[in-house]
Amino acid sequence: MTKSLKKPATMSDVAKEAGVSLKTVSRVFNNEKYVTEDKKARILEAAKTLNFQPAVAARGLAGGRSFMIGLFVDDASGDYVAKMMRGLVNACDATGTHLVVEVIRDLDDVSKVQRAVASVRFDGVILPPPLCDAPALLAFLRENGVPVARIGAGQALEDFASVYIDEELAAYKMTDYLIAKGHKKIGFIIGDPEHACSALRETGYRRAMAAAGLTVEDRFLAQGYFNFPSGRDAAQTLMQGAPDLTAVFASNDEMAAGAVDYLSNAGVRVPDDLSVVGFDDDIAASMMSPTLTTVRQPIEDMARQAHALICNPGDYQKIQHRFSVDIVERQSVRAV
Amino acid sequence: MTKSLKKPATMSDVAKEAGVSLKTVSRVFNNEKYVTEDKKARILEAAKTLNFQPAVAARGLAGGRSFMIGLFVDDASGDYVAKMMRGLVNACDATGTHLVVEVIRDLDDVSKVQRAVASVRFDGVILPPPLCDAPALLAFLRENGVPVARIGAGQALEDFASVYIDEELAAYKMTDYLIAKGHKKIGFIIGDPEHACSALRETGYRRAMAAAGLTVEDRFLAQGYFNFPSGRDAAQTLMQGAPDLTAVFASNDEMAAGAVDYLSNAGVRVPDDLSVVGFDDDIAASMMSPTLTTVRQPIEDMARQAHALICNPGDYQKIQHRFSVDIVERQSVRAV
DNA sequence: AATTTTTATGATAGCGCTGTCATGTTTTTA
DNA sequence: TAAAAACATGACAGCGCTATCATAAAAATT
Repeated sequence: MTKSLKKPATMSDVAKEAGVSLKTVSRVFNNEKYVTEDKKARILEAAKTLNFQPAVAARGLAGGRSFMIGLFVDDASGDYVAKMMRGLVNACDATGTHLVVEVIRDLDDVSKVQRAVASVRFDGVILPPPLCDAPALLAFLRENGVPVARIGAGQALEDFASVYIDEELAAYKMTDYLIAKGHKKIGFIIGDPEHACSALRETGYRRAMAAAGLTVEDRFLAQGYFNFPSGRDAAQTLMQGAPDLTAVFASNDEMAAGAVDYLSNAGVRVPDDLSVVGFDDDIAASMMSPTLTTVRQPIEDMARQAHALICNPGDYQKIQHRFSVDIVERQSVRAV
Repeated sequence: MTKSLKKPATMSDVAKEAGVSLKTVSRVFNNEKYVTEDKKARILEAAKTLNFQPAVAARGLAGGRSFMIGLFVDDASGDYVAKMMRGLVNACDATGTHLVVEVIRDLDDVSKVQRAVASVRFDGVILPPPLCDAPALLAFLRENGVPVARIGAGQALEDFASVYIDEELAAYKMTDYLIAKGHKKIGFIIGDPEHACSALRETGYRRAMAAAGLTVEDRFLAQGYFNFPSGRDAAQTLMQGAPDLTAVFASNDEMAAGAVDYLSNAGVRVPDDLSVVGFDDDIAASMMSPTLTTVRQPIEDMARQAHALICNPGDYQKIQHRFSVDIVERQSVRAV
């Protein structure tokens, strides 16, 4: 009793069944023109009865495309990646492509990328932060002519497709929101320096403060690394050096959650004693207590768009897509 | 200035470079025997200078394997999937295979699975809950001879490889842990009925209660769906019907987080007034306040093992791997 | 020393498709 | 009405590998 693979139907099987040539079947599955409607219908029906589906391996060999989209991440965890993946899988579904996940931990070592690219021959690769800003990686992909779509990159690059938000403006707006609520002494938790957006968000904060005539003292700032523990530590630093703050802007939600955690344990009530806001609208933002006021970027949509940019490479002018963001008001801010 | 794909080297290029036949190069890359060491060395060196990497598409067409492992999930979010993915990507890396993520939302509709399987020809697919217990899906994969590894399945099936934990025993132990802490009236939040483990965990809870001579009244139980809001709702139900509980066992961490959220807002202190425990050791468990005592299963290891089961199909006796769990003690339980 | 077995290598035929070209047939335009 | 253009189809080569077979040398066995 061997567990034998029931061998799938091939295009010639379909061709035979429909009484046409192999090539005509191929035409149908590639949406080429010059196939009459009745033949097309017969072929589609034959394909259905035979449960036929073209084999990507064969298509990849013969044609140019692999039907594989690479998603390169430095870490597969986190809500950001999860949301992106939802958008991507969705888009892949709609286009008959497939999502291949590769983890690239070392941003300077292209050898893994080289291996993956050479063996899979991706139709394109998606690069979220921080990979989208890794020079070595980008250089390699450029040299090898691999179509790239960057998501959430910190710096614009003319020759790569990119979907992004105006990080600086978003941070500016959030800071402004706090100012509008009457806050004057606003702290800021800086993000991971490895992520290009960290500096942009900080700049947005600083600019908003300056525009409102508010001073940013050094003690208003604390360094974090986009994760929970670093948010906790940063909050402690802030509370020690600047107990007079009335609000803290953590540049992502995980750090905000860490900060709130520290504050609760330290007896500082949020938002009564101190307002806290974040960035990203991470799932944690709506699960914490109080729920977190934050900046939402449409990651799923951005991911879908990134996929589209790879699959239909457009004009050089049209490969940069800016998305707009919203401030999601929840419970962590109090007007003063 | 055309962005021309620098065409990757082929096996014949390597063969020429190393002065051997194509087939000998192939042998080296497939770890076949009968290649002398010096030739092997020359070939490997040639491959390195040419940056050669065999194309999976060609290998897939010619040989039997696609070098693609399918990860079928019903939803790509959540910490469970993220952890699994880490283990899988890791294992793929080590074996030269690639992880393809497919989202299957409808557990009864195999059409999407059929399309994916027919077009990619996965070397095997990994099925986490709840897909690992979906009869239609399993039947289809069985018929088509697709190697399967189930992760965290609720019911044993002899003809499918499986990695799992003893859900019932784990829940039993956790309940027993609470009993050992002096709790007698222990509530339970049931998980999503679509997941087979939900019933098992409930049984474990009931058995432990019975074994300790404790009664489980109906009002001790509330239905949840493995997510945050349902945990919140369930806690409310519990507090209304059974305010005399001293502990609540939520059958996963997200629900536990929801429960704690509700409780805090309702003025019930955790763990002072009520102890709460969860299941899974989700990332939320260490980010909430208080941190959550929970059950940890080694998902990453399980995923790696699942991958191994697919890549080296063993004896029929050896395809079931049980993993053991630990109780992670944190801050959400008080002895009474 | 003669035979078998093991080791080492390569030639050749596809795997299941798509690209290119050849060959008609119809429609449009001059 | 003839020439050109658009439409429709199929034959055939070949993408970059692996499987199968053939071949020959070296090692192990009679």
